Amino acid sequence: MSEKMIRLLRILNLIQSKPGILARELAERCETTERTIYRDLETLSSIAPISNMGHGKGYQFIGDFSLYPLNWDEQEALSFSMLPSIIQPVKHMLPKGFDTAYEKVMATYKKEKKQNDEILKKVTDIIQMGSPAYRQDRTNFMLPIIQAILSKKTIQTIYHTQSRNDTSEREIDPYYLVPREQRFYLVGYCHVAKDIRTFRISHFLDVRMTDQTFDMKDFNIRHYLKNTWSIERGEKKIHFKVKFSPRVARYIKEEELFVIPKLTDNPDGSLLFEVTVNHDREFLNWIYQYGPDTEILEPKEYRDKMKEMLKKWIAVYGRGV
DNA sequence: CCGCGCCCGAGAGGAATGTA
DNA sequence: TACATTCCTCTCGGGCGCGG
Repeated sequence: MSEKMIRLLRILNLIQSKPGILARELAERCETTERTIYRDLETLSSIAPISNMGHGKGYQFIGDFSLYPLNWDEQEALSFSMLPSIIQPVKHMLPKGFDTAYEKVMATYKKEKKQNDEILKKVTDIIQMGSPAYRQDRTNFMLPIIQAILSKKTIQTIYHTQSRNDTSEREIDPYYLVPREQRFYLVGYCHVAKDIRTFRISHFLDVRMTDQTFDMKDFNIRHYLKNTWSIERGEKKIHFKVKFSPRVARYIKEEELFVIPKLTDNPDGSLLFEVTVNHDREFLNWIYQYGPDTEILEPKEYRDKMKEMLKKWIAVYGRGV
């Protein structure tokens, strides 16, 4: 059984590394007969698109299938890499070809991984981010962050916390990249805070991937960002009722929002906009840009705040230059 | 030369059965 | 119940022949 498994793996590997390989050569490399190879190819044909190229041109995969047998996720790669140490005690019982077959599979895996890394590097080069005005260097930490997210590895970082003007080292399990307002944010588990936190990518001063693998457990990004207007999260549940004038109603409907509002058209063409958010600031900033074309109906508390703010605003312009 | 289907026999290993 | 024997099944190897 295991001998056959090894041979099948080896055939896949051989066809992958040498498309157009002949049955005779497959038989030699697997130390078996052509007849057995034909039988194995029959078995493989049910799970892999192998085709022969006609008289004398051997076997190869159809299309881009070549990646299929090794397209491992991190867990699979890890378990396979652990295989030699597990089977060490019974090693003498294994057939002769095992070591070379294993090495070839591992070599192919590493080659694929390298190719993936190169593609990833190109992708992160494509994502052009802005950088803070005060910083001259444009070090882009997208690559190590995306790599770490994909391979589920903890990152060792130096992060600048704007609100406390504090720079600290912290280990983070990176979960998701969240684009907001022309910026990227990283949502992940912070080992210092021992909780889920949101980090602004441009505030990282250093990011290094470690060898430590993490588990996301039952974290749900949709649930995490529920009722969050943009990125700033709060514990409150504020239900806003806002009216937009007929002039801007059309634009409001086209806004790409992260929180789904309830929209009601009024007979006069104005729009009633209802939404529940867990933090007020970002939502209010969004409202402000529409000036007199918007009116906060509820909660009354925010209606009053708005009134106070406008008084101050008028006061600024009322005293002359 | 090469691919491949068909057939048969050898050998291994497991299941079923027999025996003390 | 424990062990021995027989039977069955599966896999592999090899020969043969057809067809490209």
